[in-house]
Amino acid sequence: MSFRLYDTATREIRDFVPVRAGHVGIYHCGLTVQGPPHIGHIRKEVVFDVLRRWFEHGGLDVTIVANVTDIDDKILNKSADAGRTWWAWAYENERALDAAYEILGCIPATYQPRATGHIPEMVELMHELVKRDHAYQATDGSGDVYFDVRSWPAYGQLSGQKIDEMEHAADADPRCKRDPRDFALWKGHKPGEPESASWPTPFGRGRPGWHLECSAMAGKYLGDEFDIHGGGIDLRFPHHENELAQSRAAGQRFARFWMHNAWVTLSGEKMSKSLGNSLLVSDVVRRVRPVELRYYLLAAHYRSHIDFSEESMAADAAAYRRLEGYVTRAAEVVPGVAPAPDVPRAFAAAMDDDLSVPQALAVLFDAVREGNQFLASREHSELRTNLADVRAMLGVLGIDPLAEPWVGLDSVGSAGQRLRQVVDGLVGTLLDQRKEARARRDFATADAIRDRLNEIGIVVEDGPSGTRWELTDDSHTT
RNA sequence: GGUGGAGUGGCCGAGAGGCGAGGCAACGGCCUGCAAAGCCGUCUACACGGGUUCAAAUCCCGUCUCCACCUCCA
Repeated sequence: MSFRLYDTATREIRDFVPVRAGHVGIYHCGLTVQGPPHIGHIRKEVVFDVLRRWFEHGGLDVTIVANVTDIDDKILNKSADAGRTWWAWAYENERALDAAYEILGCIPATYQPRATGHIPEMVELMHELVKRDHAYQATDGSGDVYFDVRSWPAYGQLSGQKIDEMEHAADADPRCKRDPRDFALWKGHKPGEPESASWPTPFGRGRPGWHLECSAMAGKYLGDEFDIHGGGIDLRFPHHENELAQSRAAGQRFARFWMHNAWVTLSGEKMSKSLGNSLLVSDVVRRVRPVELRYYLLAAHYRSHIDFSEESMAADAAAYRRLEGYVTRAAEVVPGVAPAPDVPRAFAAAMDDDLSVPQALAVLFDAVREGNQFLASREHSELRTNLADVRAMLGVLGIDPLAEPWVGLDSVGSAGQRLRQVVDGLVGTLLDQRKEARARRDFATADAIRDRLNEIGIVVEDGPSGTRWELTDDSHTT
């Protein structure tokens, strides 16, 4: 079965056939770096990271371009409110975004271009659109350049809307637009705005409108036609609609598939500034481990919204610990088992079906139950095969506890490793004493040792292969 | 006004005409000196009202509730 993907533009699941055999070009809208990312922003990264891993697992060569929009109205306003320069503000938030990608185990994009670095490409695109009579310069001397939606009959094709049925924007300043729905390709420099936030062009000094940068950068790096264009569902209109219109109107074929992930909501409602601040990635990863947050964000289908709650996140964290517990214990019994080169057929079928991660997880959990049975019955040969399969599946989802970046997180660096060895020695000494106590059936002493270790954050388990210990998870439970 | 999405067991969350997803929690059992972990089992649900069908959570008609987008948004 080949990969099938839901296309927002056609509202159907279609067979995915790459433009160039063996290669996949993906563009997804990174972020307007107006503030630090919350878990809604980062869900998109996790979704596209899983998509990328699945393509790569299938042997495809993936190019991912994820832009950073580092100049826009909000950046200018927010930085001004904070008494900072817009560029320092944008860059600080860009680094916060990168930190969030990294902490959640997302493989970096192939390239992450900035809007401000692609002004000449945007000017070129504007020239093309003006030449083809799909864009015009404002006649009021403002320096604005608008896209003429009436000149493009297909306008509205992505979001399924007709121009005449759209509500007129209540706050839209018609300025010199021919139609109120015309959108700005370029915004002329206004008095009071920082001079540094404007660039010289044949149309006058100014800065990019919101949509132009993505068309310019997608075209530059992925070519005239590429495979998948993605982002959050809210971008469907106006951002992606406008991108599609301006790129096609300029003569490009543009994206074949449009892939949009659903929201993370809070009490059923979209996260807004007032609600979202408590859910910054940097805060949430103090309440659950980053890998658990990643699991929570990927466990639901990407087109279903996740209604955030501490309870559901804690439940998913517990589910992940079940997976992790099996892999950890199995790897202690049969060390050195690498992930299998292929995933079980049922898992692959689920992933191929529009990235049906929930169904893939069901396959994974079934395998883990089976693995636990092998562990109990000490069927080591079967256990090895099972562990290899489970690790392969976890790897596709980016949550294999034995793979980077999750492996050995509690003993990072040589000092950390040494410390781990020392602790292991100390705990081992106590466990030896406990073993002796148990041998002479002095359970009071044995239990006292176990209780003491528990108090300092170490859980002791007696299993068929002897006694093992690990750190408890209480540092982040709510 | 236009466009799109949702309502599933205590909770989360798949599925989309028949063969009971999965997870979390709870309860019972097994294992264990006791635990922990694990295994086995139990709890059998699809907003409401009609209809089609041998068979409907799934299809059709109607109703209710909720959410999102309509040029600021992942």
